[in-house]
Amino acid sequence: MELKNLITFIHVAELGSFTKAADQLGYSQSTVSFQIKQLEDELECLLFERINHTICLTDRGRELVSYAHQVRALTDEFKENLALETELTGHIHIVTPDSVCDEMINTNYIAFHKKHPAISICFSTGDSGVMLHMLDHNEADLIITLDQRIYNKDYVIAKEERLPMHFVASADSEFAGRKDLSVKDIVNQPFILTEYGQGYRRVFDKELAKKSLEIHPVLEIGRTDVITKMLAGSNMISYLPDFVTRQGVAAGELCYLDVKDLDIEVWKQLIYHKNKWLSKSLKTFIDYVKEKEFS
Amino acid sequence: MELKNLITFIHVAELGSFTKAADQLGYSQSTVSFQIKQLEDELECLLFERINHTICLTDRGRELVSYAHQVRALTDEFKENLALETELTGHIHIVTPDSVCDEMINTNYIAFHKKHPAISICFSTGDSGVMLHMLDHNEADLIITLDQRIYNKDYVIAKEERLPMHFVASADSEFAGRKDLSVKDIVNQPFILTEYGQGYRRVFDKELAKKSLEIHPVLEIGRTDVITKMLAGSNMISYLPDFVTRQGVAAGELCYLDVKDLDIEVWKQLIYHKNKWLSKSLKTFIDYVKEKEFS
DNA sequence: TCATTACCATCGAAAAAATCGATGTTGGAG
DNA sequence: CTCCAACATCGATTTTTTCGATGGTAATGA
Repeated sequence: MELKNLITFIHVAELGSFTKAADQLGYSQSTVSFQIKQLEDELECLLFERINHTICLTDRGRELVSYAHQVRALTDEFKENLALETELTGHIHIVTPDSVCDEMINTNYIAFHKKHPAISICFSTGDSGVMLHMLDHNEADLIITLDQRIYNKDYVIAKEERLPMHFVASADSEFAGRKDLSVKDIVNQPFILTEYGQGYRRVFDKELAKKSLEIHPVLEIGRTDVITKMLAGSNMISYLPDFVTRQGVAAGELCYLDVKDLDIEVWKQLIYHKNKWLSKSLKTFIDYVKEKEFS
Repeated sequence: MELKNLITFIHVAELGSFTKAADQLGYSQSTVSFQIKQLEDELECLLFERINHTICLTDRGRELVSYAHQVRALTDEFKENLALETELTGHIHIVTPDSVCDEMINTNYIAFHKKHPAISICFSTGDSGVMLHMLDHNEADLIITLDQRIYNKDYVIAKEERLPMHFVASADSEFAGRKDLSVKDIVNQPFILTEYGQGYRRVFDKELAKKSLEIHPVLEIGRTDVITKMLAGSNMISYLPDFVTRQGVAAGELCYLDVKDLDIEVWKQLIYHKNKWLSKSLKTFIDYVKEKEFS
């Protein structure tokens, strides 16, 4: 029982004529005859009585009319809903490093939620390896990496920017304000860093290795808010992207160390899989993040 | 958006696999791919995300699942109803001569209605010409004729029987009990007959014409109950089928005249058009009438 | 590391189905 | 009595559906 035949049937029933229905639908009359016959064969009952050259719905036919209308109404309704897509709904799963998650929730998510209350968002955190794996397995809709600049033909980079990285210490650190500091001068200081899995941490270690240096942090923790809190007033040092520390630095509690001989390329990238279906909700969210989160 | 594709879609969505759905449905995997693609093309949206070799419903896909289930439920429901046809419903239009209608309503219809209260029946009356015309134009489902024996390849004679016809008079008529009466002896008596259009009346007139006789009734009326009432105690004569007068004869109010030289073939026939769709209700009614009404 | 398996997409060929136009039939209208 | 309006039917054509083969990719297991 195909929809096409039901539509034809509706027209025939309304017009009371195969010929007229054929005209209206752009079929030939024989096609309409055939389609009705198909329905009759499938349902094993007569839908129209043909006596002389007028047709007349049978009882079964009348039942089918009401049923066919219901089916058509359902179809129309569904297509309309698709076309309208009036309300933005759905679920979005975004995975980011701890620090970015923090920032996003505090500064962006609340406003976004106010604007689109029907979109439910799941934030989770992971290191670059986990995030890329999730992307490959369609377990995440969207990720934000803080890592080397990633390029892969399977991914779409929705937005990217290079993150300035700084050695950060307490404002009253002995290294504060010193010019021409070298990495070697500070590498043995007590360091707090994110754990090794974190993208930029790995890049950092690799770059040091190139200089035959090695670092032994006293604390490794993903929560960069904890790191910045611990830096203030202590003799510890960290190596962090600009945006993480900006607040503390501005308040005069922290300072950037002026280390000239280490320049690491760390990129913040908003990535989704090229096969990802971008629902309107997801598009909206991506646009929002592109505009608000980055800069 | 054809039903076939929706069914396939439901299977794919449930099994989470094109291949498994293909196996279950007896299609090849490429066919399932094609069918889903057809749906996606028609709805202009992606229904499944294909990332690596797993598929995952999109939001639109999820909407379609619920819709597809509704459509399938409707279809199943309709087919089930057809199969069950649990209650006999519908309308039946039967046309008969006045006398038969009278008899049917009094003796049969009430019982039939009690047995099948959901079947609504419309009785109407007409002479043979009108009835046959209605049959040809599908304005009547069923007719009962009292006429010459009708045969026509377009009609189905559900049941027929020859009706004994009698000249009927009051029990105290001067002709009562007389043997070897001839038509000529009574043709000039005051006659009450049904109107000319009635089948057996026309046959009667024709047969008389063959004998060069002519009749001039004093009253013509289709209501045979009126005729029998008027006969009793009067000097009038009528010519009627057996069943119409039986009660009066049995009660001793009327008598049959023993006219030997007129023997008219009048048949009672239950007829429907050969193209008529016999709904279960109509079949039931025909069976009922065949069993109860005749004999 | 390397074959193997399990997926889905795609392509061309084959099979099936839908559609059309022509023709047949019938009853009614002119 | 002829023509017209209707629907059925038939054969041919076009379109659609289906299949099998092939290809790529990722996970699995040896």
